Amino acid sequence: MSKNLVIVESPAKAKTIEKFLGKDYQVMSSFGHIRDLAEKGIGIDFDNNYQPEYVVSTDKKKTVAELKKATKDAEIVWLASDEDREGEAIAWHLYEELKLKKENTRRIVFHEITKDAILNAIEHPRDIDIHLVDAQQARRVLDRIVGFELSPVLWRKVRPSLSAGRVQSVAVRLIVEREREINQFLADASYKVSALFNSVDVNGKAIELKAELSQRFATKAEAMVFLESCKNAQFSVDNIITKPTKKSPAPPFTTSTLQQEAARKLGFSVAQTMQVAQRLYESGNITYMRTDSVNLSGLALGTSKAEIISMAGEKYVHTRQFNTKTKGAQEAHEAIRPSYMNAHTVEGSSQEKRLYELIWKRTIASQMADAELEKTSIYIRISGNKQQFIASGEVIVFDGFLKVYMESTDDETDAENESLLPAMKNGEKLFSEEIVAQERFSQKPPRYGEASLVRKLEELGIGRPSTYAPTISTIQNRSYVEKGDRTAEKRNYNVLKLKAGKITDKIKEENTGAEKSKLFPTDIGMVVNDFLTEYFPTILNYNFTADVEKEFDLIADGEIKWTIAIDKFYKKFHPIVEDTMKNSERQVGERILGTDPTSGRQLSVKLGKYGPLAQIGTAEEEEKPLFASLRKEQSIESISMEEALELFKLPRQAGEFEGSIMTVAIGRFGPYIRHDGAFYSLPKTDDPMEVSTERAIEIIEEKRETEKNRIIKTLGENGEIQVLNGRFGPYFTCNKINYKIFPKGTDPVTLTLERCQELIAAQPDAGAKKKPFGRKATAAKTETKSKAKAKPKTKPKAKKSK
DNA sequence: CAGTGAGCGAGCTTCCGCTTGACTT
Repeated sequence: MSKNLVIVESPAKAKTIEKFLGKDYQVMSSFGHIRDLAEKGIGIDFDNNYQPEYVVSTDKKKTVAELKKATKDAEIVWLASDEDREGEAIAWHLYEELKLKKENTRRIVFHEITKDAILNAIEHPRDIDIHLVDAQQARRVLDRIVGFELSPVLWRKVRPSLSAGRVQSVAVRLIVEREREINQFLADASYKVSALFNSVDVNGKAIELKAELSQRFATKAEAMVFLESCKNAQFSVDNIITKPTKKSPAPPFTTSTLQQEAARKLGFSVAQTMQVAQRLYESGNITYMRTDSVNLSGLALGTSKAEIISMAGEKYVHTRQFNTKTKGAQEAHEAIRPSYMNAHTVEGSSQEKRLYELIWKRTIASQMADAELEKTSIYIRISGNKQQFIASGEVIVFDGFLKVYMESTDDETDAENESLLPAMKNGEKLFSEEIVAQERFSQKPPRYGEASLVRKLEELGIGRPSTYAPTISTIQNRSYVEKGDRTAEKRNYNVLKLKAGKITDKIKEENTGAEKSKLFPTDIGMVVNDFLTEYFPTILNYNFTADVEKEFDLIADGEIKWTIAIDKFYKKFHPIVEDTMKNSERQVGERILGTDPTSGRQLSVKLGKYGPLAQIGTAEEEEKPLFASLRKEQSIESISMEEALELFKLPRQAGEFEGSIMTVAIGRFGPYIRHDGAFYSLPKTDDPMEVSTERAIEIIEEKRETEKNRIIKTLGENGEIQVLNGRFGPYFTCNKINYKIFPKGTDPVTLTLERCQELIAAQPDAGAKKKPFGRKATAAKTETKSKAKAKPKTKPKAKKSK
């Protein structure tokens, strides 16, 4: 119908652009890539110079058909995908797959979605940049080769269904190495000295002043000597220095910085941030949320300025354009910013509101004036001592951008911000109220959280805005890494206090090392990592991506052919894969802890078929070895001999009941009692090592009592419908499928057979939980796949719908 | 839903980057 067909990647973008272009233009979306390497097999023809085998993805068949139809009616087709490597490839795949003709196809690009930018793009079309496309093909083929050749090595040498890849394997490596740094970390103690003084200010008014000694002491003895020397010392103001300083606002958000700030300020996971941002984008409230650029459009700069003037006044304005520092950034989009700077908030869920306000503040602040501060330091002389106490304070002279926004940091330690200091004069005498030398410890390196891992990956140039969240999900779904908490440990520290001429020496207790929602490597993660780093150090190298990116740049510049670059890589890589398959051992991560004192046999830990285990004896001995599973919190790497021996104390017998023995053990779902073929969970308050015969009987009888109350009634000729009490309230079951009872508040006793049949008819999808879809969008597929082992013949993918 | 640590073994699993969709306890 329309004379012109414009194809962009995102449907939301298509909608906006259509408004700018008017009736002669129809704008459609490709929904990202339309085709990819064949999923079956490796999809690369090695005998034919690495010829890729491209297939239209099953979920894109419909899109492609619709696009094809639309091109038939169009006089000119405008390929308007993003101006980066992937975008260029999308344009080329469209050109190929839609069988477009050169004479009526135009390639256009724009970096911001404004009318001017788009009209300008239409006036300056170009051809598809085939070198840039080739760089993308090289990237794609390399990733496929690495992923599809390494993963099978893991299946053979470690465990089936595992995976490895250029991005995910390095992400896991970062976490494994950080964990080891933490395990090997030895805290360094030193003594920090602080004092509280009495004095008078310039007006003679009594004041108190807190100050800290310029130097820390390495030992208690040195701290003691210092305090002794203070007993009879005189204190006086030696010097007062006032220095103006400045703070500048942070640049507007990219995907990675948005994920970090949303994690710190709002407690969002990276997946959650992306979901909420997607909704804001679709409702037209913010610009595109997958970007590596800190650029703002001229329009955004102008409207920000107007907004700041009306809000705070002209002197708060400082229009800035930031430069992207990120390695390998492609900058196809703007920074993440509000679509309309005058909208301080939006309609929507509370999550959407909070994330939007964060984006609004960050964007506005980036266009505001620097904050001006005044930093004052009062240096205090100690008679007979060359050390000095320093009292420092900071005053905001002009708030500037701080009026709306301050970026957070990962370590909360600098939270103690000093404020205004009293005005004093040089030479003024001070009297010490108390001087305290407190033992302080150096901090362990922090574990990565999801967002800080993303920041590290970005710093290394690994991964892209569209893959940060999925990568974090993948390494958790493969069980290489787990998100978890660590409770604080108690630690003693020494406090020496000089007060009223006397020194006291006390031990105090503090909590340390508490962590929430951090990433911990699992045993399998460590074994896989160690194996890969040993046999494939090149791929696991933190610079691998940066190195191949240089190659891709050469391809994009037309300096080398992509197939030659891939050939160079493959000729080196493939033989190592073959060699490793043939010559490496099965990887179990075995660690020998020592000798079991009771049997004298070897005590070791390793990865078994069902997870990490401890073992007494070896397979070679005549007597069979004893086995015990490690607890959830324990790891092969860090378990001690004592802890391992403790594991063999279960299962234990807790006496007899009704002629059968009761056995106490710990299973996958926690501690339980087994009796006469049935299982009874142990409440959290009971220690499995301590449970007595009487207590065990009590637990069994309690469970039987609730079982009895479980069945409310049975209906139907053969009792095929059972109304039951469940964890979430009453429900009923029919042919092993559970059904809800509604309306809410229905008394389950009143249910009739007819009513149940009505309810069954009203819930046709009640059995749908067996389908391979979970709660999380991208995580779900892989998550259910691993569980699919339990159920034979579950086909998660609907292939070949043709 | 909970014992295992291996046997003869079918056939399966997997990558990274673009984009959105419509699954419930």
